[in-house]
Amino acid sequence: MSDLLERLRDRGWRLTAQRRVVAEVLDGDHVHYTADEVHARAAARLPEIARATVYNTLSELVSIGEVIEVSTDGRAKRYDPNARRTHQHLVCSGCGTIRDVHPSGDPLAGLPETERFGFTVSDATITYRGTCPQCAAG
Amino acid sequence: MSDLLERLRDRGWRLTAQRRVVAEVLDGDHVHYTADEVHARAAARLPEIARATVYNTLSELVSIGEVIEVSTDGRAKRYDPNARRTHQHLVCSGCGTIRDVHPSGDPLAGLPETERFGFTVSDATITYRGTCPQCAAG
DNA sequence: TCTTGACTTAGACAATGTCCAATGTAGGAT
DNA sequence: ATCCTACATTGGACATTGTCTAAGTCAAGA
Repeated sequence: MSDLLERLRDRGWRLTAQRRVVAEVLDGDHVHYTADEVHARAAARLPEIARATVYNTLSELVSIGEVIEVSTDGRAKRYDPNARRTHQHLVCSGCGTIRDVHPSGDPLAGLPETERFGFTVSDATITYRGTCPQCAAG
Repeated sequence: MSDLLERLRDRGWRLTAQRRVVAEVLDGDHVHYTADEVHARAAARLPEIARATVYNTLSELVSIGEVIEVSTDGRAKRYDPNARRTHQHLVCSGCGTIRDVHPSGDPLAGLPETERFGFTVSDATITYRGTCPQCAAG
């Protein structure tokens, strides 16, 4: 059993076949699937799995912090299982490819006190955009 | 006539009543309306304006760089007319309020060469999240 | 093995956005 | 001032993404 499934069980989750396949689809560090893509891949192993179950499971994984929701394009949200090390995203404007990146320094440091308007700022999400080598070549 | 309408005319835009009211709704620095909110406000002045026209006009304003599309919550996109000075956004996790903020330094500087994977990186969008004074007090 | 509350399902519904054919009109041409 | 016509608008169908619910199913503890 993967670490993820084990952590889920530790949290008191019932380990159903549906949750297993969703977790298996997300297992790996470099996927950024939409809910529909997760559903398609899950359905390849468990054909009767419902869309709602995939949405439910993804939401639960997000709420317990095992998966991060990423919306880089204002379209479908993507689900990033690499939640254990904080990171940001680099997106190709051409093909939409998403890479995890690790900027140096604390992103919050760039926001001066005078620009905080009394907010308690706890987090910064950065999306870098550019052109990937393949799109630059093509 | 506002500067914005003048710039649009310079670009060869036909200045229809619909485009005028959309531009007027967006005129001002601190609005971050959704397309539906823009439509509602435009319809207050020009009741027969169609949703599609608002979407069209907003898309055109975005494509010529007069307005920036912001999606901070994975739900409806918001339209930010303050496109002339680059800025980032600070969002309250409680009430969703959005403020324009101006971080110090070049956001791209935080991404080391080794984290660029051969991309030509041209832009960084930062969303700071926190709690606004009102939500902290309540 | 039984029971039970949590999970899953199918499909209706909601929110947001896009597309198209028919109609209207801004602004240049006359 | 009027006419033309290419461009803009309209209304509504459709698409995409996500949420909700009632009824059935099942994992796991007793």
